[in-house]
Amino acid sequence: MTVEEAVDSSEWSREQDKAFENALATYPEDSLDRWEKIAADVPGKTLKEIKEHYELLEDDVNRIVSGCVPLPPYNSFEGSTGHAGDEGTGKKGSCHLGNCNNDSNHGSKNSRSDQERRKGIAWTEDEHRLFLLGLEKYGKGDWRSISRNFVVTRTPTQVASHAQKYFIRLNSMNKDRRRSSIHDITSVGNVDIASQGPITGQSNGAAAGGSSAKSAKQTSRHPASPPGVGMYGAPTIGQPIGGPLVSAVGRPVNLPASAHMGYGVTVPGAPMNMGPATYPMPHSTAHSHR
DNA sequence: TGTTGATTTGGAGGTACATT
DNA sequence: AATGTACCTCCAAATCAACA
Repeated sequence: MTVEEAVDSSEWSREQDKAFENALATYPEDSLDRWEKIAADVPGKTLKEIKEHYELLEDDVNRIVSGCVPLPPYNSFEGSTGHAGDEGTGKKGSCHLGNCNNDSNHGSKNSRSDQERRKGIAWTEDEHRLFLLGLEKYGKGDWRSISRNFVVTRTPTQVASHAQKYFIRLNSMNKDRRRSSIHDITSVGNVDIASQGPITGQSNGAAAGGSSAKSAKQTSRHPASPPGVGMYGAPTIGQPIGGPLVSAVGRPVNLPASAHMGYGVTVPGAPMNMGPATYPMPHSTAHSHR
């Protein structure tokens, strides 16, 4: 990834990176001496380095979002996967072009014999953070939107899978932690997204109860929330996005995107490549296909 | 060898389209 | 307008590969 490369080149340690993110979230864009403050929070980095790092991040996110970054040869993208199935435009018949790989295509276990099981491409920290941002904004369940607007390098299925493991990890966090893992990153800024609770009811009461899955699913699926209410966030995570989470990325994510970026950086979801328009909440797209 | 992470698969509910 | 059918999406579990 470009970001990683950049990070490597400038030798940003994990701690510095984290401090940087936290600082970005802590000091709003309009705060005085923002960069000085951020620099002060990031040990070993100068103001200039901080700014450069920010620009790199910004640029990277921009390119990802705008599709300028050649995606890795994810096999899952063959046939424009995730998005294919999801883009799910014309409902019927949208599948015969071979893109309905997603779920409805299972059925055949022979697929495995056809091609070796994919090794899988490890999630990068950047992807994970984007995932967290998306999770924060859309809440659990709307993997499609998260995939589309945040982790554009991953299909909805991959995002869901990642989320599954992520929440499992969270649940086991209290227990003896073994290895460090990318899932240990539970916040994008200074907000712990983990507080959203598990996605699967796997160990968390709410969803876990009995027919958890289905009931939980419904809550996360129906955007029946009134306008203004975080339609995904609120009911899904039981936590208003506009609340404390806001600071996660420095500002409410669903506000008209100013040049504010994820990790305090403009939310990737904000269509930077789509003009200055306000963020188009994918309400319709997210559920209209069903 | 055990743990972690990614992928695959199965099942189920909801929605949209087509037909009567 | 009501009913039926097909498709889409999600969750959860199983499986496999890589790593410490």
